Parts: sequence; C-alpha cells; structure tokens
Amino acid sequence: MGIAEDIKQKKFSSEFSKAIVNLIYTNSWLNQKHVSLFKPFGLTTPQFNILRILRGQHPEPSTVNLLIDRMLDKSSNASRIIDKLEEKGLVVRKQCKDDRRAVDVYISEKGLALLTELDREMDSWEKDSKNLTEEESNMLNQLLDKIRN
Amino acid sequence: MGIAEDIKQKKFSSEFSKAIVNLIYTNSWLNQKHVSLFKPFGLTTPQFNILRILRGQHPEPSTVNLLIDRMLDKSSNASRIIDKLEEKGLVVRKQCKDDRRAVDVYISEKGLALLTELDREMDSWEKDSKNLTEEESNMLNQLLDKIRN
DNA sequence: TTGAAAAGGATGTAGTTACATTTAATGTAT
DNA sequence: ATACATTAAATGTAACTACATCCTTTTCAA
Repeated sequence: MGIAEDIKQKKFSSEFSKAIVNLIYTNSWLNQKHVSLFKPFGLTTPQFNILRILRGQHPEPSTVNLLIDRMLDKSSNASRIIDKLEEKGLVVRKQCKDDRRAVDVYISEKGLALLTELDREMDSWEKDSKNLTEEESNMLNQLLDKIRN
Repeated sequence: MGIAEDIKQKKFSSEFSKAIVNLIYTNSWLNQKHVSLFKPFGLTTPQFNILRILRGQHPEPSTVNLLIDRMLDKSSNASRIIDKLEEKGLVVRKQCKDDRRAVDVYISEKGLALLTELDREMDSWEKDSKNLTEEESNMLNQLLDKIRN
C-alpha cells in the first residue's frame, strides 16, 4: 500500500511534494515501532540515541555539546536527557579536566550492557522488517542525502 | 555531504540501518525547515496538517476521527489541536446531525485564506530546495512505501 | 425497553520539548 | 589585572504530547 492510500490523499502537486509527505509519514511509522521497542527497557528514543553516541565514543567521554551536535533530533534538551540516564545509572557525569565549564559524560557498564541487549532487539527487528536490499538501501541513502543538499 | 559526515558516524552495520538513521535525521532536518516556515504565521506543524486535511474535505466537514485517521503524526492530540485552531478562528466546530457524539469540523474562510498564503510559501520553499527530479522523487516514494511494507 | 458494551470526543495529568534566562568558567582586548 | 564578550551547561516555565479516564450518545442483545 502506497502513501496515497495510507493517508487517503489522491492528488499531490508533484512527486516531490508527495515524497516530502511520505518521508514524514514513514518517519512517524518508524518512530512508533521504535517507541514500542524501547519502552520495555524504560528508554525513550532520545535517551537511546544519546546512549548510542556515548558508546560510539567509549571509552572516551563526550561533552554535552558533542552530544547535542550529533543528536538526530536536535530539538530535545540534552542536559535533561542525561539527567534521566544518570538517574538510571546508565551514564556518569564528571567535570571536564581541561575546561571546567564542560561536563564529560561516560556510558557506564550498565549502560553498555543495556545497549547490548537492545542491539539484539534492533537486529531482530531489522531482520524481520528489512524490506530493502542493500542496493535499494544504498539508493535510499543517496536520495535522502540529496534532499538535504 | 552524506549522513555519515553529518552525524560523524563512520560505520553502520548495514546500508539498511544507515538508511533508517538517515530517514530520522532527514525528517528532523525537514521538520526544522517547516517549523520556521510556519512560525511567522502562528501555526505549528500539526495545526498546519489538520488544516490541510480539512481543506481536502472542504466544503464537506471532517469528524475528529477522520482527522485522527489521516494525521501524519498520529501521536498528537487532535481535540486540542482543533481547540487552538478554533481559538484563532481558522476552523469551526458543529455538532454532527447524524450522530450527536461526533463533531463536524469545518475550515473557515480565514483558514482557507491562511492556507493559500502558506501554499505560496511552501511552493517557493519547494522550488528552492527541490533537489530531486520527478523520477528521483518517484523512486524515493517507492522505496519509502516499501520500507513500510 | 432496558441495560451492557462500544464509539466519538473531551479532559486530567505526568512527562517532554522549546526556548529564554541564569550561572559559572574561559577568552580577549585594553 | 580588569572589564566585557563568549562559551558550556543547567534551569525555569509555558506549551505540547502521551496516555488513561471520563462523559455522552449510540448500538445491540436479551
């Protein structure tokens, strides 16, 4: 079923504007999947993304600014997401040695273990719902990159 | 610049999982554009989407359920978005004749006029940032449809 | 017909996001 | 050194989202 049937809109002014709507709709569809994937683990999507960035840097710390810079969804408030992760013991904050304004954020062992579990979930989800071939995925990546210029 | 440079992540486990990240990132990028497009008109993105659905039905009304069904972002609360639009005089609520539980929502003249203005903005934005050919857009639509199955 | 279940919306409320402001540390020009 | 601007992060607050619950109307079976 294509986007036109999904949202019951027959006409679009162009394929491009249809693609814009399709992008928003597909993202929302995907987000719902992710929310229900993370919920049993007590994580929100932004929390998960911060954890993944931290793991990418591990064992080096990340400053809050670095996290903001790399967050997929720039709109959320990094400090408060880190608060939540810290409450759960998934990350640790330390004052940065070189610049005492900055805060070094580290992922904890517990955080790493949680991500390992989530990797399994994500992998099995992706395996189940991977409807695109590598080639198609590659094409999609190129088109999305092109949209952003 | 591709997604890998944008979010400074060198490795992805597959082209598909890279595409998933790319989709989220591109959607966020797009959303920021839309927010700043709508803001001068005092509209949020969900409000704009509801207005567009109402125009699609015009001069027929839409019930709240129909709006929920067609909203791109299912997560937001239709009743309250309609509250906001009503406060601004962009829509009108009437009790549905056939079923007094249901509410018929109509877009007002003022709402239609606002959308006309916004059409111009959207068109000029799309013209400026339309980096995809019709063919590429069509390909993108197919790939997005395929992701959702 | 009447009483339970279901449907359409509205509303309460906890948690989040958006954005401005604040606090503290650093950089920089005099 | 001193003052002023800038930067990093935290925080206050209003608005919004997510989700459960409620209220009213309709449906439908007994």
